Amino acid sequence: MRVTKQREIILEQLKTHKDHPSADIIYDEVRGVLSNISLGTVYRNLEWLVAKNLAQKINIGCSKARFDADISMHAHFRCIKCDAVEDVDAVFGFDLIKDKDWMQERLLKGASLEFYGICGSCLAKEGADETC
Amino acid sequence: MRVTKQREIILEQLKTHKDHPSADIIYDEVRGVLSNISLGTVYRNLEWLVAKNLAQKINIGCSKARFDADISMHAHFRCIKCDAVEDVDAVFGFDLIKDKDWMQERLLKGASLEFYGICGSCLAKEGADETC
DNA sequence: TTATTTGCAAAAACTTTGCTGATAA
DNA sequence: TTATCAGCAAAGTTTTTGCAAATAA
Repeated sequence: MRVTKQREIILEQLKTHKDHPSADIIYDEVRGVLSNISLGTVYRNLEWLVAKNLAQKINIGCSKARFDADISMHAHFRCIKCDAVEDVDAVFGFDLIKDKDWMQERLLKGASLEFYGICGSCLAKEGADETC
Repeated sequence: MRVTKQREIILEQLKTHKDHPSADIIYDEVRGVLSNISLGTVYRNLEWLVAKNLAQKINIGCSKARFDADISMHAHFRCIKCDAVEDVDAVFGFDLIKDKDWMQERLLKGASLEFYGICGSCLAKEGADETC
């Protein structure tokens, strides 16, 4: 488990976020510290962190993948207008599956629960287009 | 709500699927009937069907969007080895959210619940790489 | 020392879009 | 008749990858 400056700073930066940033956001921020880091390195390291279970990748509709340093299984909410992603206090797990025979035939590894709608600040300022 | 041959056949084709195909799969299949349909038309019409609530788009990790002519709110399972997507008999809804004040401040429109793991046929034939 | 990682740039993968001719209503 | 749609090809966006130099252990 080799530690490089890039890797350390990327994880550190991701941990400061509660808003589930995409790779390019992390790239922009990390460049403030390591001015010539490349976007490829950010992508490679985010995937590495996911593989090592130090971060999770969230595919929540829209174009870009989002990342989260909180690896617990938790639900998300995405605003279809501004694309913001926030955590949701919801309870879910494999027990939502009703067919136990079906479960027996597969190896379940995880689940993701995502709500979508319009966030408070977009409800306030009407007129913005839906981004996805 | 204008009906074109392309639109009709794309929806018809999507309805034959229980496996949540991507746009390029539908494209290949529809070309058997309309040999010079373009991929752009397939993308445009799939999005149109989603907008008209005749289909839904599923973003379930991995690279491509998947489509489903079953517009009911239902859970999915994705195999991390072969990328197959199937329906899951699970019960979920906005009632999983515990914080009612939080709900009050947003306009909830939908939810998606996705399980992932290894499907029966991939468990049988070990050795295949995980695709995502 | 050496296997792993980086930066860079090019390529890949997926999706969208501008334009002109075609078509449904 | 006319607003909408199709086909085509080009471009856009996001992510991955090959390679030579750099680096952690």
